[in-house]
Amino acid sequence: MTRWSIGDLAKASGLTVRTLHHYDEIGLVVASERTPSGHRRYTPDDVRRLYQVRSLRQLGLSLEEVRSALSRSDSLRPIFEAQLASLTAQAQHVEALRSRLTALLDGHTPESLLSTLEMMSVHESYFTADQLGDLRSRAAALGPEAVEALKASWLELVARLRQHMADGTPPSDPRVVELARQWDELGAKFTGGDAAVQAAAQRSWEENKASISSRIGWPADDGLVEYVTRARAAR
Amino acid sequence: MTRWSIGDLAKASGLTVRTLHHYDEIGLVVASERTPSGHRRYTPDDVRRLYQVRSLRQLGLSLEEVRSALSRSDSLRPIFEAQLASLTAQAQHVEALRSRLTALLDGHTPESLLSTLEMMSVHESYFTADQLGDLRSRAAALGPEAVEALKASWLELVARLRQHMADGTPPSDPRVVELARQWDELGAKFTGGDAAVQAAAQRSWEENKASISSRIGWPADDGLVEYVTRARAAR
DNA sequence: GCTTGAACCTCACGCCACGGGAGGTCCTAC
DNA sequence: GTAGGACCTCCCGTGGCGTGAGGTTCAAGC
Repeated sequence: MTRWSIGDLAKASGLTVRTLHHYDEIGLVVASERTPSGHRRYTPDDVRRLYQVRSLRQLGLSLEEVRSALSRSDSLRPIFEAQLASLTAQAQHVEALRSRLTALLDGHTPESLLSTLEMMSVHESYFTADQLGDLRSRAAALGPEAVEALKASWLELVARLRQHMADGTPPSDPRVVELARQWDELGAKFTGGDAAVQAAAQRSWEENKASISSRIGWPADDGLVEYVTRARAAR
Repeated sequence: MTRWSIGDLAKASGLTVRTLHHYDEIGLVVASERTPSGHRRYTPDDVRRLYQVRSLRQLGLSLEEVRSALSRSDSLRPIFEAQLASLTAQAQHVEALRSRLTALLDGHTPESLLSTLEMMSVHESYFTADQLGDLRSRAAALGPEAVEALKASWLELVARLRQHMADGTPPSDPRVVELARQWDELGAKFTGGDAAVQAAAQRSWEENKASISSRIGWPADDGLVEYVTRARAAR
């Protein structure tokens, strides 16, 4: 009566038999006794240990962390603090994903989602994470409608420039120069006119200019960038 | 020049060569061409697809979700909404863990952490999640010091009752009856005197009483519970 | 005492998204 | 022609179990 079969213990603890097998296999919660035929018999001490393991698991610790937590029970506090830090990081990560997704869902038609994503992806090759964070918070400050308007302008601008490029229009053509001016203007709006952010973006651009063709991985875009650069120079 | 080697593409995209191998293996991003000797050559279309995949992955989608998102590009919105719901659930889960951990860290000496965790674990066998939520928010309302004081009293009470039980003191003994009265009083304090919460706890207890010995998985505790029950009856 | 069905046992593969290494071939620059 | 880096395929490992397969043992009813 003071020994528990694996099935009864599973029901009592809310875990599965397989889980208890696993804990036994890895030596985390071992049944101290066996019947002559090999069936596991859990003692009250085993059961108590299982409950400790379950508690620690419910705090999100890994099995290895649980093991070390139970091996030196005086050092629970640092383990918990580390776990809390890890959870905080996770929470921030999840929140970042959530805000990205809500921004996308709020401001885009289904058709524009993929192209926007591609743009974002390419941008993340140009800019550092910090700089992107700046840009994003600026976008949040502008509000979804304004950002949506800016993005629409941007897509239109890129489409027109690509067409001129495909048509062989020289970069010095006044129409192209005007589009390049709009490109820079839009860029300024994206950075919110904030000189620091703008300078950071500019600096990132300058520093990476030489290696951009090997980093972007999207040749057509490189052509566009150079095209705009030449048009800007012709101004 | 319009074809990319796997190493160059890895550098450009920030992924590893092994990851690109993996995407190729599972048919997610396949190099459309190969050199005669078998080296992968990625075309601009492949590269664009890779960037789409990377974008969607950065939103937290699984590779399978990415695959289906790219196969029918018009249905991105429902996929994103599902992902947002999943992320919201994750965020709530992480937040719950965080609040548990901070509560533990704020209100406990290292020595009491494990026993408290065991208690929590056992309690979660007695009560439903909702009822525990009630108890927790009540605990939050009381403030950490009051809760700590209550828990300390509780541990002391349990220790004394166990000792009496081990000593063979009959449950009808006035000292045990008094301890049982304190037990009920403490229970009332845990529920904050809120009749509804108290009734819920009581109801949970009554309903599960018959099967508790098989559900708790901790025989010593069962003995204690019955001991208190008998003492309460003797009052 | 016998039967039957539930509970138990030990392998052992599968999941997900790759990491990492072994052992061999290929490409490019000097 | 040779060195060394980049590339190839194959395969095992991760965490925390789920899910069988195929065989043994237990407990209850006859």
